[in-house]
Amino acid sequence: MEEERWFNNNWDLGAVVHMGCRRRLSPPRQPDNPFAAFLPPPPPPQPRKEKTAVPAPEPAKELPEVDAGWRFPDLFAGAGQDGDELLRALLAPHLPLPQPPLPTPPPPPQHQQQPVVTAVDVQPPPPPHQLRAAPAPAPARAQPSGRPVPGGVPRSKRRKNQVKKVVCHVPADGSSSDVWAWRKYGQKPIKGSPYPRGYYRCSSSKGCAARKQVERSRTDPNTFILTYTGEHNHAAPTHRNSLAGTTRHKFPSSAPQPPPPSVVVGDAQHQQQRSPTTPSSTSAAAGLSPTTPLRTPSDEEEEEDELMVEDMEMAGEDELLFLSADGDDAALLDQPMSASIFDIVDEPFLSSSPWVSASAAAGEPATGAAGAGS
DNA sequence: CGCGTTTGACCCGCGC
DNA sequence: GCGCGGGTCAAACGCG
Repeated sequence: MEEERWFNNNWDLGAVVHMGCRRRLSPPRQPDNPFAAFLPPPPPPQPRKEKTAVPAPEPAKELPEVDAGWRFPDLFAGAGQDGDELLRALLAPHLPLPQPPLPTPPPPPQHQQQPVVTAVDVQPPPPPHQLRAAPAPAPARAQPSGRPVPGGVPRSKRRKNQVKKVVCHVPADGSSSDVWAWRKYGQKPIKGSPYPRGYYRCSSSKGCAARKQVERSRTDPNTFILTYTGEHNHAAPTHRNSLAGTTRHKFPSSAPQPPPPSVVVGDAQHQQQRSPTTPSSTSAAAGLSPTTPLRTPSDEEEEEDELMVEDMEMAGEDELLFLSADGDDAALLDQPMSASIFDIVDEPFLSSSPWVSASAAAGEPATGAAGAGS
């Protein structure tokens, strides 16, 4: 029941939306914790495996502190793969990178805490430039129906497989938030997953093709899987668009404690991670669909993937995995990225981020970030 | 008044 | 070629 409610409410994906793939080790802002809302009271039945994708939001150029801390791209800096570019593009169109290599200390204790980011690109070999500069000019791609698509690429031509995606697993603690403003444009129940998936679009700029998908991990209800696709064709917003409309803030927050954030890197389609996170209402809603499917064979497969990821994480602490379009061979980058980066970002971000405080903090799932509507 | 959320329907891609 | 599932659009509604 409650779950249904969440579901209806958007299951707090909004909160997640705000979050980027960042992991927050710092003390959770309980009061303000956006995830608090997510953290649903009733934990989902059983975690299933899911795939998460979380791209990293990028820092706004103007956002000094907050964004400055946030540097997804760095994570990939070492990677130099398609995913890298993608991430960059997605995350920070204008990132002031290059940034100094973060000295990533070895936080070995829990792999779970580290957000996993997976850059999945499914594109043959698109010129890197493309990724980056998302042609803002073509803000909208013509869709089949003649509607412009933000991505610039007509849906018809768009191959699902060939879309670059960045997948991140984020704890529901709400530690992660990004500078971008997202508007929810749709939500759909996903087969095999008890949780619905929310679709968000960057509302910072009208032509922005950046999109985000927020989904609760089947395996870890406490974890949200963020999938970023498209690139921002504009600088990070200094302020979130507006709180107007936001509404839906209502989550009893029982936010548990900040679970260790974990990020999974991998294919957007196969990624899964498990980390204890508490999804806020968003997740709750999302997650619990009335009909919670039992584990199906496919789920099992997914799980396997997850496990693999986990292994990687554990073994390599924080490693960024870039999957090739085929996804078969993922290049494992040894990058300490995750931990440090996320940490860095998190703290400042949360503290300073106006958006966070405004929406997320409020426990608003939907506010700018979450909602991406149509 | 503006923006974001919600919900249903439509369209397309992919697999069989 | 058909069906399933996913992704997006659009209208209506609500809130700041």
